[in-house]
Amino acid sequence: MSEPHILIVDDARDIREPLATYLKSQGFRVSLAASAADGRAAVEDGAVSLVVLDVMMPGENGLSLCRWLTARGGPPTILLTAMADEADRIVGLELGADDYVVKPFNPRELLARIRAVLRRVPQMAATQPAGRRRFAGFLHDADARTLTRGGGEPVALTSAENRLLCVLLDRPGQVLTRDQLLDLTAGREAKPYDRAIDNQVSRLRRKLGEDPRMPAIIVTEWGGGYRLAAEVVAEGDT
Amino acid sequence: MSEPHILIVDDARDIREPLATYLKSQGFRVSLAASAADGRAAVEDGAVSLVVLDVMMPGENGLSLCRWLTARGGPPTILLTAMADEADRIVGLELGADDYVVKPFNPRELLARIRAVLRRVPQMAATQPAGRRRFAGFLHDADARTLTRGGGEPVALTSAENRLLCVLLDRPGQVLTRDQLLDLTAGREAKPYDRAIDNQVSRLRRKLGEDPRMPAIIVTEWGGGYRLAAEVVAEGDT
DNA sequence: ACGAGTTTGTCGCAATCTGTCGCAAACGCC
DNA sequence: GGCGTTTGCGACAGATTGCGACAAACTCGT
Repeated sequence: MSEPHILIVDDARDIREPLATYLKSQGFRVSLAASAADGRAAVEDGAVSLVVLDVMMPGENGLSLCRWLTARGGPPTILLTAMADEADRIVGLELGADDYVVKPFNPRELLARIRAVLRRVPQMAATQPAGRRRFAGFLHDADARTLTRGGGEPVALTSAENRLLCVLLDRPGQVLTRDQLLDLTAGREAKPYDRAIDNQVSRLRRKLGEDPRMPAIIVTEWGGGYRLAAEVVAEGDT
Repeated sequence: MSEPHILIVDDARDIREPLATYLKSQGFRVSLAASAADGRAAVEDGAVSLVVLDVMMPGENGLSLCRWLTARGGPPTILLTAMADEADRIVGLELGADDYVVKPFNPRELLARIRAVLRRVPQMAATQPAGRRRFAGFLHDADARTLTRGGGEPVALTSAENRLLCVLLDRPGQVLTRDQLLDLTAGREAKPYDRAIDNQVSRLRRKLGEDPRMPAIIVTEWGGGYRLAAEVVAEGDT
């Protein structure tokens, strides 16, 4: 379908550009950003599979962007740095980085590490953020916020329902905790006894026409969270 | 939820044992193996979350075990080696290793890398083998968590029942002790007088419509554990 | 700005899930 | 058969979830 999309965030053009050329030659799609802020924007635009991130940059620190990515459950991160200090490596990894490569680096090693990380990441984690997708006999249009049964009449979704469904469709089969869902759909932390997600799930299930006895599309993992149990395929224009 | 289970495969006791002690002190469950063959056996027993694997060992090579793990979709691997050669690192990573640490290593860095890898492989073991399988006249859908008798109406399984059934279906004919089942389904150790598994089996048997006098699908091995006595065939999509 | 209609979060109770306990039944051994 | 051990499973309790009802927040037309 599509090659993985790598975002390189580094203020030094003489690192950024040769690396981009090399990765493109290896079949990746590559985007560039010269600052943490640009990198953040690029990630929010969507469809980034992995971020290669320089730690030392003027302005916002690379580590802080890394932490932000981790907290959001965003794409995986490989940190890049001139510092060989072991303590820095450990801090980086503990912050949520998936790997840590020291400059100067052999591009082939970085490539191998990129592949190793991507191999382990549920590939759907960073696909298209929107569009039309088909699942379990439904067609979901994220832009129009509608849900159409195989046959006919479209059902309107509220914006919260639409966000929840998008998040689930982005990660089919993956169990998401209430905390993650809250963060991803509303961008907020859970209060004590927060049942907002349970309700959204309940409402969405109803619109999906689920059997309350036996939900087959949005499945509850007891003590864990929720999971989408359906195959999802992106839909082109019709 | 449950501590991850690390398997250390290294022929050198003076590496293996201090490392095991350290990882245990950090809250992991740890198993040891002194050869690739032992390591393979330990993985097949199940419930290993991650393998730390020495490359240089007498007898079977660590790389060959690594390749076997990858091919099998087994747990992630971190290679450990005395060789600092970049080419070796790249080969290791391309073989399917998730990370590569050079001896002598700082245990804290290895720990951070273990955590980094585990972070990206959440409940892979629990959710991985999903799909539909047919056995003893039933069709089990691990994703939707349903059980359908040859003819008709599907029965809903709970999370725990589904996990137990998946574990049994993964190993038809093999006797699994309560300890193994607990580990594989709940990722925890048995307490004294722990009868949780007996109960799950009992509940699952009821949903399978077993004759209490003489269970024919999930068989009790007296003094041993339980065993699935049925042929299992994977089911394609229909 | 105001008010009607929608959407979304909070509360509370009923239902469900899962581990623990206890006792009777089943088993292996002498 | 007697006896200690192991297993089956009903009953129970604590935790978790489903969801109806209500209220707060928001949307929009006027």
